[in-house]
Amino acid sequence: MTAQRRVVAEVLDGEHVHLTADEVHARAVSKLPEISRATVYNTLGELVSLGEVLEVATDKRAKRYDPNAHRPHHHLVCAQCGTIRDVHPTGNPLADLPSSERFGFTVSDVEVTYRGVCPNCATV
Amino acid sequence: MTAQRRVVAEVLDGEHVHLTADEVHARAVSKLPEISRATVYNTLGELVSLGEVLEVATDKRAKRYDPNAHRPHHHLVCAQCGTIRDVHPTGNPLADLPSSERFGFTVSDVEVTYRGVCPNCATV
DNA sequence: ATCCTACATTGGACGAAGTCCAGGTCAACA
DNA sequence: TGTTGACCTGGACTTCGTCCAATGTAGGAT
Repeated sequence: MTAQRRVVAEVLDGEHVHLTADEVHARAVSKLPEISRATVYNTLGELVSLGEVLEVATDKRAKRYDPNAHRPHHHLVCAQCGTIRDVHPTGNPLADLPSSERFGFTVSDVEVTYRGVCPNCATV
Repeated sequence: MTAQRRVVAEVLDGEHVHLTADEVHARAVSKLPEISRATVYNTLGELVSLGEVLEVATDKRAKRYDPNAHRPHHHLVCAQCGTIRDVHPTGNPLADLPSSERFGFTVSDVEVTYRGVCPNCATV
């Protein structure tokens, strides 16, 4: 555990946190000015392989990193401003996929993304 | 309707078709050698705004384009080779999101991505 | 049939996001 | 102290996508 990794882990902390790699880097720099982009990418990659952090690809641009990996959840995204909230729907989408629709796949995971307009953008 | 647009539309035809923009371009070139990347991107963008084609962001790399836009469906992705199948789960995930979990959003759409290993990769 | 005009297309430059690599630094341990 | 190995750095590079000025063309007007 080095200073760089600690800083990245600190930046990624809390609920409803979904930063891009560049945002993580920007915040890390403000705590540890000489940290490099490559290190941030490496550390994020390691956190993802360790299962500590999730990669989220809700928008088509940059990947986002979600530290709330241990509590299963899905995402609600504002189509206008891109805000992301963690949500916990009822029901189990895995059970909704009959084996006739599995094409022989071993299905291990589901990711649900709700899209809509957030209250803030709705009033504009 | 120009020759270029017709070619792009022809390339994007069928079920379980999920090409990247570059793949669309490559196939379009084989039918119309002088077609440019910019035109393919423009045409894809127009098809998406017209609602004829869906953008899919299942993998973190390039966007993919799904011509099967009129029949609502979700996706099953192989974590190893990236193969994508269209699937039609039972149930309605929109109904599974209680209003207490909507944070004031006006939710209009859901996208479900199942992940697993396809039969082909499983035998390797 | 010809001309005009608006729109489509082209190709290349540009930008954003991410990866890779060679070299430097640091901590631990013998 | 010297060696070792892991880590970090900065910059070059790749990939995917967008933008733009110049050119071509489809299809209505004459």
